[in-house]
Amino acid sequence: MSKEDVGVTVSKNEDFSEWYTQVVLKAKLADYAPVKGLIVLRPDGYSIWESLKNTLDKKFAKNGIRNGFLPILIPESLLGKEKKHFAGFNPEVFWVTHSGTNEIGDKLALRPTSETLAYTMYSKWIQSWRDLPLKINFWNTALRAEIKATKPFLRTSEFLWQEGHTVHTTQEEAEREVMKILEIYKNTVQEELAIPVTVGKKSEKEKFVGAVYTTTMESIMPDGKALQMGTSHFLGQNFSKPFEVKFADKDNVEHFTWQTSWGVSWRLIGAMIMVHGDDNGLVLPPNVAPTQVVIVPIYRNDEGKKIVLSKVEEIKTNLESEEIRVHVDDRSELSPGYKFNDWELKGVPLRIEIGPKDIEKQSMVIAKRYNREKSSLGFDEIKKISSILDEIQKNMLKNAQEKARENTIDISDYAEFKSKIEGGGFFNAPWCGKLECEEKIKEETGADIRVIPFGSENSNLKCAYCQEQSMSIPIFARGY
RNA sequence: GGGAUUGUAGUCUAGCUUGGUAUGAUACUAGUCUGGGGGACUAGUGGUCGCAGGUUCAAAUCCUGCCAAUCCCA
Repeated sequence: MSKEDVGVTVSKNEDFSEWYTQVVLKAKLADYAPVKGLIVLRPDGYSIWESLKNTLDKKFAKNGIRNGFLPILIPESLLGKEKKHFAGFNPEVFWVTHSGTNEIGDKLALRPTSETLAYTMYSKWIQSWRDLPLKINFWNTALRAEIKATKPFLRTSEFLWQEGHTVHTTQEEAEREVMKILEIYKNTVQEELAIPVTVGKKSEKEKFVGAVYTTTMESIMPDGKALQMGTSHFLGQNFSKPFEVKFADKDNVEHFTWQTSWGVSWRLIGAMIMVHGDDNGLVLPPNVAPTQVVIVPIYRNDEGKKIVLSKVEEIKTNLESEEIRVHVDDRSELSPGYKFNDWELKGVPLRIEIGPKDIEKQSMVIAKRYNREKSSLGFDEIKKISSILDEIQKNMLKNAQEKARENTIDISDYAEFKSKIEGGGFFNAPWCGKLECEEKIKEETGADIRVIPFGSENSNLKCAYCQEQSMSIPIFARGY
């Protein structure tokens, strides 16, 4: 392997797909498992997931949601209870057909999602209005067979996610819950991962199979494709009826409940890699970085080493006392230059270099990963590191927002739409609301309706396809 | 769903056409010198050539099937 091969060998602009795969593997976030479509999450990758999990758990708890755990196997008879839902998932379900050598009569699905199982349980647990609302979240994995074109984090046959399932006495309360969750998702993604999202509804065609409607948050990736970042569904009574999730109200009349379900997956990690990474590798937002600050000590001899290392230890202790995640790279066999490149590949937000020159000047060199700027910081200014990290976090979001704006195009003319779609991007195109136009556009441009943003209702324009009166201005894009 | 390409040490790779027991680099281990943007030298370790069959005196190489990966187009 040549020196260049240690790092990422292709440019993000020239070969985006290859670049992405190399970053995932070389930054050691994940590796391929021996089975098609499955990956192994390595500690740095899992740490990012844990960070998201912690943030979401706190917000869920504040909203009265508690965690539970569901088994992975669902009998076919249960999965088939809501017919549209089953038809939607069936092509990608893995089945367990045998226990040892015995064939299983009612074969078992490896959960593609847990609505059917959760609601079977819910119907047992809920009898009275006093049992509601019931709000449980499950951290688990889901399995959906991907026949082709798998990609770490973005499309894998098994993925880590959380699925929340709530039950309410009224439609209004359930719909409020749907929106509350979407808001939590949006804030988490923007504040933690520094990725801007657009929220709104999915079209009838693109909604979750079995839902009354689906709300979603979508982001634009640097290659111009859209990525679904998370969804929150209003299920109405579509599941409560077949699964008999009922309650007796205060007047002792039995009603079907109103339900929601919602989820985000490790796909968010994929989005973060794509949005922030560069030709030198991964770039992590400080909030989710397993290591926020790495210190590289530099010395020429044993005496210098002693002086430098004692200063480094002092700084490390100092930073740790402020809850900053810091690592000292004291590997003696590697040169400083190698370490710089290594930590940049891994995306550590801030690097501190301390050598004999710095000791003399009573200052250290700090290098920001996201813009690769180097500057000097006095030893007495160590308290500033925390605010520097905050500033990095904010600037990363700002930069991403700018790029997203540049890639968003208002469309009034269909010819313009067709000519620009090859370059990718989010296309704000007025739409009459008819499935026919949606399908035609998909057929002719490859773009589908990613999201109908809240507040985009508009009847003063003409449908980009059929020229009839518009209903809304959805975002059309080619998706992942 | 359609197409193209690939699999040899932790990693990258030569060898394959024309069958004869695997090349080089890097990484790893030990040591010496080094150290502010991917260091140098010396000596070592590391391989069921993706898996399973077949052909053959002999298979990384030829044949068949399978598994896995990458990219492009629906």
